[in-house]
Amino acid sequence: MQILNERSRKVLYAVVQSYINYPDPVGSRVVTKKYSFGLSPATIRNIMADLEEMGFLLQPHTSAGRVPTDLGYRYYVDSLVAEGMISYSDIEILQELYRKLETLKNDMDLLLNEATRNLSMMSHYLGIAMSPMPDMTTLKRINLLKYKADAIAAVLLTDEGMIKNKVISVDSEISQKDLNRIAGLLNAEFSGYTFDEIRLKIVREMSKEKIKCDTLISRAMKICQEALSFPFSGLFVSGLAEVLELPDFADLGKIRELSKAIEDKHTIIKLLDKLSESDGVHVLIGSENSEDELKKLSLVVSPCREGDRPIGVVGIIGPTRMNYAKAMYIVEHTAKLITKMFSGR
Amino acid sequence: MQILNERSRKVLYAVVQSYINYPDPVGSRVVTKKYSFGLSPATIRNIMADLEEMGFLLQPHTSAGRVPTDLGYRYYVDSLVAEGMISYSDIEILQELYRKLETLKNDMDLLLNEATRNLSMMSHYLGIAMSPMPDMTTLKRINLLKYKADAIAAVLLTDEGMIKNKVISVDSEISQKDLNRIAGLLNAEFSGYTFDEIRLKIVREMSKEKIKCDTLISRAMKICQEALSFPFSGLFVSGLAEVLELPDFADLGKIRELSKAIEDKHTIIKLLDKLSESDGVHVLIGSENSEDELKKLSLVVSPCREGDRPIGVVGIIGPTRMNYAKAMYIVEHTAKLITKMFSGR
DNA sequence: TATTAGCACTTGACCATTGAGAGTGCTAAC
DNA sequence: GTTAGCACTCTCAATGGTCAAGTGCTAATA
Repeated sequence: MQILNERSRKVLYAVVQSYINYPDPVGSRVVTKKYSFGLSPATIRNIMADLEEMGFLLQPHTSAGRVPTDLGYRYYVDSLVAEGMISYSDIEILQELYRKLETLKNDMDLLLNEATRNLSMMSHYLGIAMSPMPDMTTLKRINLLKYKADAIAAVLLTDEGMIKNKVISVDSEISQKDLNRIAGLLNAEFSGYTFDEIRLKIVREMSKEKIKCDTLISRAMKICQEALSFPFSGLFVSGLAEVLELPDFADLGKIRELSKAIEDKHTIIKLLDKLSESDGVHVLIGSENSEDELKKLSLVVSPCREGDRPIGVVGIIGPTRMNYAKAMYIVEHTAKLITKMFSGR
Repeated sequence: MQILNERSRKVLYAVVQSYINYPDPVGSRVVTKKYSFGLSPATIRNIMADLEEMGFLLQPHTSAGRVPTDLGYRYYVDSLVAEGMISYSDIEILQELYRKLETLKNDMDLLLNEATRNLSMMSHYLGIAMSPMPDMTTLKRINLLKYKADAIAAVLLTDEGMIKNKVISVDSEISQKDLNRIAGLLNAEFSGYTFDEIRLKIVREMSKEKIKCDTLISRAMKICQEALSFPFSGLFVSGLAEVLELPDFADLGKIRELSKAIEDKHTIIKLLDKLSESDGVHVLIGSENSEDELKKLSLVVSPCREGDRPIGVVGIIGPTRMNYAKAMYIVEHTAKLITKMFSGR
């Protein structure tokens, strides 16, 4: 963090806070008026000119006030964290909102989906959540059920509290008894491994099996491989209508960018996946995001973990002009509540 | 359908088609130029004035051309149907796009979800799809799996090709053997009934059981009741980014309306549910929709059925200025392909 | 030396005016 | 019944002028 003297820092805060509250460039007058420094506008102007030179502020045009740059927000957010300034009194509301989630505690997907709704309602930004990716999802048990003559249903239960199912077509009918035997085999072999690990093991087994050619085992492998091939799109987003009310998304271009960002979920998934193994609340501001789609947005994100196993990621997407303190507070507590709910089941 | 003479009808078509291609009010000059009538603009003007009087056209302002009213679109669409004018040559593209869906044919939810993506890609409007509602979903089989000491997983297989699962918390541990017995009981009792019917039967059983107090049966009923209580949100929507490129959604207000319409899925679900028992392609134009959120949008929708059992609804949502012929074509064939895929499994 | 008052300057927002262009309805002629 | 001609209406884009906000700079001040 770059070193700023007390006075400069206070001015920077004032600008950021004022701009967060009201989306107009901040002039030297309002700084002196709303945030009582013992200084005249002229002095503030000098300080602001310095801050601009250092890259914390910028002027949209000569005769406008100043606006924080991404770097400015970053400084502000870092200070919030360093000084423990995040504190809100509406923890009760938050808990109230999550009380109803209790009934969903055993189904991670439903839980996360509902969480996004709460996140967006409370923050007025986009709520997002993601269940763990295949490399972080460990199989608890696989069950195979006869569905129709030429199809079986595979039901995968995971340690992270998810149920995934997949219908698999088969050429010849298999009895439920055989299915149970196959499932037993698979459980003995794969239970406790992540989906990705299992895929790898299957590939290895398969090449071995080609030689031995045991029909039951190779059949089991094929079925399991298919069972794991469902599209893994565990990303939940909600609150678009909410976000469109913000003045930050008053123009069409920004809305388009946003809707693209949330429609090809790929970018966000990649990003959240990276963070799922970390700890605590992360704040990614505008250009700090490497993906183009997100360069004009900010993310506040926190993983939910049980011990060292990630069980999901929750967060908020909003404009860079975001109420970071509030967003961080909401995300942090949402993550904590989900974690608690999940481990205290 | 109101009676128009040949000439008036042709003018109406010209206006609608021109406006669909290019979103500017259509003047008398363009009608004579692009659509070669043997008439002068003056004559066309007279005809257009008549059409306006009849409610098929309107002028945004005195010196602008004419724009179709919802009634105008309606007349146009009805004529398309009556005259079998819907024909496109890109059926191969459509089939190509759906070939990859073959692998999903056994999982209705995945299939419909993927279908919405195709629908929106092809039409450049919003693709929508809905799986059958609980009153139209018949239970094929229920399976109960032990998940954890205090939780079991219920897996419901339906005749419509859906798998639904629900984790159910229980106070005392139940062995898999008991679960199998319970599942057997439930299957014997409820297989072949719709979810709604089952709910009703349970309520009746429960009141009976209170007297007899057979623990196994009452336990089974409770479990089944919980199993059926998952949130039934079988609505899939995609293509928002696509739709925002249209000039029809150039202003913020319309975007807000649209995003509200698709975010509280309730309205659309209700509408589609009504149509799921009908047949063929339906076109709902703007104000024909009773729900406010949809009054400025048009829907082109078709149910997918196997015999007399609805297996889903697919469709397109777009502006009233929609290419109805193309939309109807796409929706019709998508519905047919899904139906075929499903029955020819 | 740090701060401040004063002032000239820049710029976007707002508003009224204007002219061009598109399209109309009406009337009279064909 | 159709059309040419014309006056009329309305939108849109461009223009220019004023206003208020906010700046940077300079000189005065504590």
